[in-house]
Amino acid sequence: MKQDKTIQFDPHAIVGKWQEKWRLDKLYQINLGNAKRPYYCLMMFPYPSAEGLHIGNIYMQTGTDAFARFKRMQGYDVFEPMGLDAFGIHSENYALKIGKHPMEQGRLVQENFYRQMEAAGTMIDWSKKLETTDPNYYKWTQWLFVQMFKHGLAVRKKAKVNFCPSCKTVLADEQVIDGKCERCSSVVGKRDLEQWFFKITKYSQRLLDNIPGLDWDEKIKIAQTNWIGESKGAILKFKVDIPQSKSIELEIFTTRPDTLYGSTFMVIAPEHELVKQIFHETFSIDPEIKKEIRKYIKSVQNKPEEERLTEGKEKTGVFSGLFALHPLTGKQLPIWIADYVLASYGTGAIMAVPAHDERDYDFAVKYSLPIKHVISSPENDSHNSLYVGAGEIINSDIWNGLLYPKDIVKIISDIEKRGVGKAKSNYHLRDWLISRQRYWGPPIPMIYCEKCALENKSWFTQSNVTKPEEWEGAGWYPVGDKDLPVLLPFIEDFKPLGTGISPLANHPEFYNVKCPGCGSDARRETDVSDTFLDSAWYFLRYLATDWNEVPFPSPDFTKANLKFTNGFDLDLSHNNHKSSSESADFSSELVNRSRFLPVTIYIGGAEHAVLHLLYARFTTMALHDMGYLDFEEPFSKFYAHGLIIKDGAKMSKSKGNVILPDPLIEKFGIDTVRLYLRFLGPFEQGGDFRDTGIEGMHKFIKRIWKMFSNVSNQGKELSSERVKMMHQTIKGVTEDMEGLRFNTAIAKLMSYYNFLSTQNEVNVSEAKIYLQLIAPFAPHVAEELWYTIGESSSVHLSKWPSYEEKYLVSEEVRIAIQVNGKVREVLAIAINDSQNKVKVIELALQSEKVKRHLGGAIIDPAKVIYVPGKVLNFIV
RNA sequence: GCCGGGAUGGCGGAAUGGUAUACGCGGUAGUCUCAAAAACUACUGGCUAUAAUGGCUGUGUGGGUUCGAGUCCCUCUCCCGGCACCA
Repeated sequence: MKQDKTIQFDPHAIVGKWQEKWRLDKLYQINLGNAKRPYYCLMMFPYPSAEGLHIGNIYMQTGTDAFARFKRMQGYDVFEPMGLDAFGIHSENYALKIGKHPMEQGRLVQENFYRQMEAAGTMIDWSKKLETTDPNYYKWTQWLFVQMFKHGLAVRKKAKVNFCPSCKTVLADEQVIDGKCERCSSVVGKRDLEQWFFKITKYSQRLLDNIPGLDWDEKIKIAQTNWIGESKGAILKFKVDIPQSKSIELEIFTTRPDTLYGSTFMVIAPEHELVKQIFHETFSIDPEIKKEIRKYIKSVQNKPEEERLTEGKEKTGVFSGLFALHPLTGKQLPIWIADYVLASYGTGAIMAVPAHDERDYDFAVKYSLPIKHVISSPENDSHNSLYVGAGEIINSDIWNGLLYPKDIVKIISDIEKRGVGKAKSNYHLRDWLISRQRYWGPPIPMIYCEKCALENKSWFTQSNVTKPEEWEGAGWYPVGDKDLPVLLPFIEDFKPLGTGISPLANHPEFYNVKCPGCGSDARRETDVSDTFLDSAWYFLRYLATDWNEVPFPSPDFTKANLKFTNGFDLDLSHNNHKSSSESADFSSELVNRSRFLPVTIYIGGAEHAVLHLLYARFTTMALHDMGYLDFEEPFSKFYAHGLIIKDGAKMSKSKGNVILPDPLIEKFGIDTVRLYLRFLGPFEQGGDFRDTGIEGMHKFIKRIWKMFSNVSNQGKELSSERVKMMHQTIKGVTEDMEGLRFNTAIAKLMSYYNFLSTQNEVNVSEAKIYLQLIAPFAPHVAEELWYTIGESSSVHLSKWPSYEEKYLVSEEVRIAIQVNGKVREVLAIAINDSQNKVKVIELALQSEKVKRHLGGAIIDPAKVIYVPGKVLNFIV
């Protein structure tokens, strides 16, 4: 009997030992400018909260890390960075809650976060971490804003915006869930405010067009497609029937131009331009009607969002006193004003076709408006029914007999031919509202000059750059690149005011500046930008955290003159961080580092499908168009991981089922936690956390520990069964790792362990392979045992084992035997050679089992249908 | 309402159209022990049965395709997620 060399398994001792060694060896510090096979493995960075890291954070980080370690062992130069998304309402609200200043709070929390993240035993390169609250970071967030402004993508618009009464700030559409605030669940109201917007809608079609080419989770692609929400249809023009005045055209958008003949009235939104004209111009409208309109509009304006939601589909409206003329029949159609038509979508006006649209139908029934059928319905031909399905076009003059939806293209081209309208797509996507009337964010780097505004001057006139459409930016100047960052000052009264004005607006020392255009007294923008702007570009910054001259590496920065006259003023001759001899290489460094982009794989939560991921795509696309990036999609591959739940329910403080990582790591060690988190369910689906489950995994680690503390160093020849098992395991685990199927990879490793435990002693070659395969999950244990079996360098520097098919050819083959057209029997037999099919079949036929079941029937091997590795169909 | 994704033992979950339930948890029995824990070994879908390497049945419901279906197609039921007066 061999002597048991097992030392008591003490996870904490080996974790400390190896993490220290990795740190000293700078094992995971990657030289970005000198990578042979760049591989950018990025995980979403967290926003720090006071409780520290949630088990969900550890779940995501260690999952990403397992993949990164695997890729590293495959020979890639894997870059795995991490940082903190520390600005924003979430952090600020917490600071408010505990009565601390966000700046102070941030510093306290940050330390704890990094400590916890480092305890997870990842190969994160901590020398390149970043925080969005760092002025060296938000300097570039502000630079990005300036670029957006200069390229006409950042505009100021007066708009009805979502306003959260509790957070006291405006919210983007994406941050309103069921009419409630994403963060605090208060009912969101509407306010009319002038705000900064990014014109993401300008990119709607491109954001949509690129989706099929992305190697992303299908469900995320669908969610983005739906969010952008393209509706194909047509813009149609109706003349407003006003005899005594010049003709006014009413443009409407419809997805159903085929039902044009079925239109019996028009509806415009209460905010529609025409409504204002009713009062301003000398339309001969009955004063009584005007009074009614005024009353209606007032009631709509005062209607809180809550009421609108609870009212559901109950529609209200009022007759405008005006008529439109049907473009094809010339018939008079009454124009109604109703708030079920949204001003923000399409043209804010519709043609109502009550016979074939549910909303129009409800409205027509309520106000006794006529209903005219123009699509034949299969069952119900009753005159007043609603039919939205496919069918033949009727009562429509020359369109009769055409089919909906098949012939809609023909109809649109006919409409265009007659000059009545044209094909047009509309999008659900709205512009990105950037302004926040809060304190805890990067100040928007803009200056407003009243004097210039009156003279209609702006940065655009000063720089002689073409102004953006719709908005000329009168009075606005961006802060010069050399004056960035605009520092967020430390102020005591940082609490939101709730008046639609930022806390910074109480600080003249902050907002009083001179106009960059005319030099007179001007005012700084006092709003800060949305947190999502911070995270829309952070993946670029990880590659340049040591640079002050450029925000991120890009070959385009090496051009002495940037394509845009308004581009960033880059001085390539000088560099703060490097000695002069090195700075000559700065240009090539820019090129080399940029080879990590776009991000090779991005891993994060599916909940960011339409927020962060869309903003990051838009930002990248915009930077590409500005000439700063040579790619337009930020993430080549995106992998959405699942959520970890507890006892079948989402973890929440109110349910008291929150799992914190620290006690678990304390009790079992990080390797057990890492293994268990990978094992409890598929990474893409998440899973249910069980206390007994993690105990089981701990037992497993202890067994491995024991087994590999006692390996044989004698290079005894392995039996073919053992070689086969080894290669099968390598193959299976490699394939699983490639697809991020960690749970099944671990199951295979456990199964392989069970096999090895039936052998007398484990050979060193088996042990090596085993430790390499398990290293991505349990790096410290693998490292220690690797050392124990006599290997000197790190297991993570070794190459991921490869398998050879020749050891796997012996396999089980199932055969189905057909005798006289009937299936006689289905059998399983083991064969040794699948290369030669006749040999396989002969072997099969010689098998006692087959002979018995065939009952004397003669089978011609040539007639056997052979499917490699699968099934043999015998036909007699 | 619309768009996604699901439903497999007592539980978490495996299964390129080919022996359903891998792997883990839990359970039962045993070894060790004065005893317990730990560790190890065997068994563990259900019903039935033992002469056997037995029979029947079994992946939410009901059909279909196929020699063969958890897997593909259609019907329904339920659960989870997202969007929602978007013309």
